[in-house]
Amino acid sequence: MSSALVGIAPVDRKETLGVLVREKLRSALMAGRFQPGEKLTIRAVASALDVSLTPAREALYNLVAEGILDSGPNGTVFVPQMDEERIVELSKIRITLEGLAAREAVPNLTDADIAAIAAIHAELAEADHTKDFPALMQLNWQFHFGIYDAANMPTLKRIIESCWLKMGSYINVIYPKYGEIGQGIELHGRVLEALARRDADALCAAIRADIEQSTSCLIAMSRG
Amino acid sequence: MSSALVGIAPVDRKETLGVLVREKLRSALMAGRFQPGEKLTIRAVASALDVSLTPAREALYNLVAEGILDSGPNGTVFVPQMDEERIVELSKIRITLEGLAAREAVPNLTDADIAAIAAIHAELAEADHTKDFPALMQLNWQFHFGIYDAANMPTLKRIIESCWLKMGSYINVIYPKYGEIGQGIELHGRVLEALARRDADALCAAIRADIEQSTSCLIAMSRG
DNA sequence: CCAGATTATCTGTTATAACGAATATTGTTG
DNA sequence: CAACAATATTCGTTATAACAGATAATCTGG
Repeated sequence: MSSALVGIAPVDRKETLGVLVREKLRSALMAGRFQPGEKLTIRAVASALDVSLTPAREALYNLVAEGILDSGPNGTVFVPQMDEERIVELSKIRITLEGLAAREAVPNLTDADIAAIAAIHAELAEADHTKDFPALMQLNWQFHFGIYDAANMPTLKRIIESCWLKMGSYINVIYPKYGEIGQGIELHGRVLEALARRDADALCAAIRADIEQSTSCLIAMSRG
Repeated sequence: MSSALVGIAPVDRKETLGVLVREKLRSALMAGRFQPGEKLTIRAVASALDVSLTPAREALYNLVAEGILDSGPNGTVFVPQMDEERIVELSKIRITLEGLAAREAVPNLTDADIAAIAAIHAELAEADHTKDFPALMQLNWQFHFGIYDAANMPTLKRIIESCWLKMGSYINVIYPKYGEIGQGIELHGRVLEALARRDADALCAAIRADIEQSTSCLIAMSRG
């Protein structure tokens, strides 16, 4: 084999229909296009995405296995209802897990990494001004996972992503109002500060504050 | 409806073939009946359990979605190889998550709960003497999850179970030798002690020590 | 006897059909 | 008009067949 061809391997990666559907559902979930409690039938998903029952079923049940969708009595699948207990529990899990990721990331973060994260923060502030909520959510994702990526812990990252999706299905329903409070940006400032000082404890505290704030906002909304 | 019939609802809970197969694979994994790296074909699973491809595929891919099995290039599914990085990462995740569960459990644990856990510990010591490794593993599971259950955090519990399964596929390959070291029992003693004093910090420390010990044992085995 | 090409087999993917259970609809009756 | 029964429809489950790509086996030519 020519050495020039080394490392360009992934030529043939046509995704399976099942994962395609799953990813579609994932982003639809993150975009808040489903209402909490909404029932998702296999046939509806299949015909909406113009595939047969098989990949639709696979996608739906994979999300159930991940805990992102809930499964009801007779094999019915629906997007989880948002109740306070669940929100609080997920918040605690996220604080623990994202704290770990941040802590492990600190020694690995290069100056370039931090600069990139700061750049995302700048974009984020811009999107905050223009009230571009879809961009805001995506940039927020990039901001946080830009840090967690540096931990080099793929399994941990997957679990955290899963937690985000579990909250994400209704965090979006609420985001406009959450955005108007506008404290998220300030907390991100604290994150950047801790990052610059490579202060793991401060970083954890800042991330915890960020999670707790969005959680309390979510709880307030769930009450009425 | 007669009031005498209230609460006896779950009459009809015939599981689906898919979850049946998945559970079969789960316990086979926990029992260490598969070798790390072994390839699991859909048709092999299907014919072994005498079902069609559909439920076999569903079970396999649900386990992949949970991160318990790995998926290769062409949709192939295999049991994850044990490498040191993965072991260390899972160990860190477990320490964090099980620490959280233990901490949350402490205020909820009744005296009866603690007595039950102590009873399991007694059985565990018995199984340790008689070198009954299958029983030992099951009792170890009951011991730990007897604590975590009290946290009343279903999502957290599921994630921890998932982590156990991810390690479990090869922790069992090693258990006999691990059992001969016989320190696990002493560490469980520390857990019980902390439990009796309702000392959350000590409990976390004891659980951490337990995890770290089995991890270091696992690492030692993976090297030679 | 070995290398390369061809064939056969294996494996994952996907659509479809058939079955049964659950739900919704309609029709009927008091 | 209301309540019950019968029917129709929807839905999840599962097996099967057909297809394509990958792998293994066989065969042929040197």
